[in-house]
Amino acid sequence: MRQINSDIEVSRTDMQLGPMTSSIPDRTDASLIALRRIMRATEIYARDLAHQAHLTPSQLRLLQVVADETDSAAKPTDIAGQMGVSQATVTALVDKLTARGLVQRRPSQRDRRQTYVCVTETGQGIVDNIPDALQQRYVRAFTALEDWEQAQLIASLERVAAMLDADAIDASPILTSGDISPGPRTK
Amino acid sequence: MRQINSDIEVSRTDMQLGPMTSSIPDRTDASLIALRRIMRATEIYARDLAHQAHLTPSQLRLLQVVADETDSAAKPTDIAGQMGVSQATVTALVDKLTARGLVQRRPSQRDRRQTYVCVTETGQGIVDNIPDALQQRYVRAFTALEDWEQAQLIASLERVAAMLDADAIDASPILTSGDISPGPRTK
DNA sequence: CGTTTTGCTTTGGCAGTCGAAGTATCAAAC
DNA sequence: GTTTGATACTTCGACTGCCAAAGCAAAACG
Repeated sequence: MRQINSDIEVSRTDMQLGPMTSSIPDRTDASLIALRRIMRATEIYARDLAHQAHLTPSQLRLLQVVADETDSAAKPTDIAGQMGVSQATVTALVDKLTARGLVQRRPSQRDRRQTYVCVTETGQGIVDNIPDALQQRYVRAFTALEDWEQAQLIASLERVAAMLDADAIDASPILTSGDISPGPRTK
Repeated sequence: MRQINSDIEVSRTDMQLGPMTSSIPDRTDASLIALRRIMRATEIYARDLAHQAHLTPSQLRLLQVVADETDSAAKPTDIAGQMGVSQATVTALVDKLTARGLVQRRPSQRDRRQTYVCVTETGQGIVDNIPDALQQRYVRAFTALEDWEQAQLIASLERVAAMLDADAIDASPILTSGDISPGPRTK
């Protein structure tokens, strides 16, 4: 056994966030653990998948985001919003995908400041053939569920999603009041 | 700017389902959409959170993974496994965290090839003060649910998690409750 | 012993990411 | 019509993330 001399105790006292939480019940814990497993499994799987398409995860994601739009075209700003990254990042990604002929820039007529990123046929071909990261493993299991289970699952997932989204819009969670200083910065 | 539109990829319909779109029922689709929303919201939020601590997402994650171990210490190999990255990457991350005094390398006595990565007091302080990415926003909503809803939610989530990590992915990373009590840990 | 295996670090290289500065365009006020 | 200020995007520079492969010890095996 490893007995590193670490007397640091992870004292698991209660969480005190806000007025309402005195302790996190096991149930919350359980659901969070499940959520994490979901995200972790998916994340790792997504990496593999992108790799199989000879793309990076971000590139594939951008491709999917754009392909998902009604005309397989989207403005960089929107893409950035959807992906949760900056415009600069989108530019870089689009550059790379363009170099591979998977997407294409097309200037807007209405507003010439704008550019549309469009998926090319080649790009669309990839998107069509790469199963969605979640899908491959998920669909199989999901379809095997009883009818009522499926319905319940959806309801629950949407509920969770709503919980998270709602806060995301508000986005000024507790911690914003101050930074947490990590000690000496060695940049 | 952190605008998370509620219309998140709801417009999606047929794409990315590959050649056999028709075989996938709407329900599967609906649940996948919800799952994506969950992951997206969480991912983005986690970035912000790490940023507030002047850390990168990966660095924070490593810190949390290690702090979560029984002795707040872990071997690089295990960390890599938990995080789904290579050993080399772990080395790099540990280097950076070490430079900031948040973790510490400590050679093992029994096997001198091994090194333990230990969270320092400073590091522990950060972990304690960073509410878990999910937790903060999630707990609030979750605790407000009816009893039966909570139970159902857990069942569903665990079911999904089970669907996804068919691989023996270790499941209980981070999540031991956040603990906003700051008190300096005395060794 | 020597050989292989194991655990970690180093190296080299590419991709992702952002902030800040730059460019072009539109839009509204003058 | 010109000025002024926003908007949409790109460029630039600097960092981090990540990995494969090579390197280095120490341990385990024979």
